[in-house]
Amino acid sequence: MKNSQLYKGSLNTIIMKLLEENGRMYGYEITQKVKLITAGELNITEGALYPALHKLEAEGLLDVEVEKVDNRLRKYYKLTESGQKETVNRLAELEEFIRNMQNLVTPKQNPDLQF
Amino acid sequence: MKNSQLYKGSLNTIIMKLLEENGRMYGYEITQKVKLITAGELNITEGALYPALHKLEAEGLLDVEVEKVDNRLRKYYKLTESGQKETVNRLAELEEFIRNMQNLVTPKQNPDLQF
DNA sequence: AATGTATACATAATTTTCTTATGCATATAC
DNA sequence: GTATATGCATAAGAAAATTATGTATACATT
Repeated sequence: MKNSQLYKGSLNTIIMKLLEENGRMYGYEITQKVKLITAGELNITEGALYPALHKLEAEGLLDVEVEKVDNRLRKYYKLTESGQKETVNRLAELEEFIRNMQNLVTPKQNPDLQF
Repeated sequence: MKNSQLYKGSLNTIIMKLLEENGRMYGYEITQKVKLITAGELNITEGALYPALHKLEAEGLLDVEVEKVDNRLRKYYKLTESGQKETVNRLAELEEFIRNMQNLVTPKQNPDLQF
């Protein structure tokens, strides 16, 4: 993961969301998809991605299938059942997080809150 | 900082934004304000906050004024001129970050992007 | 009198997460 | 033959946080 350090801590959530959406993906594919979605803003580094994938797998949230395509190895990851449940929680947390950060940047003009 | 690990990396930006908005604040006040704004969701821990304030000060982004109020010590922090400039950049980064994360959670139905 | 909660600062040890650097290997374009 | 793209991996180090303490004042409760 690179750039503004704000992305720290969001890699796992990003991976899980993409897998939920796309069924299965391999590491390199994830980096390219993220680059595309963020218009080149976020480049996931391999040093961050692969350890993260291995950890999610070790936690039982992801399953792997190895395939050889064009004489090159690919490791396809997909969410386990447990991973799908956890993804729901992570996405809820992410939305809460985004809401909170927006409230910090653009303080509500809510008369109920005195600040 | 606590909770969903998504907040990792956002503490400096939060501090600077609050100081930009409120002129000057002391550490404990920052923790309470954040708790209020996020409806108790985000609790900044002292072990994260104080080192962060000291570092921002060391980088010349914050100035300190020590005051004794009600026989208790307070260290008021405010943005330096350099800190104000930097805050503009950090907030731009934060908004970009939020946009990107939203695009990940809620993929755009933009026909220009093929994914 | 003792205990708990709130206010207010601080640091040290450890953990988590990421960056940076490196390594291996295949395929294609220049 | 050199560079770029594809595809995986790990190791050393840095950065940022958590967790656990420590000090001190003030006020409320038991």
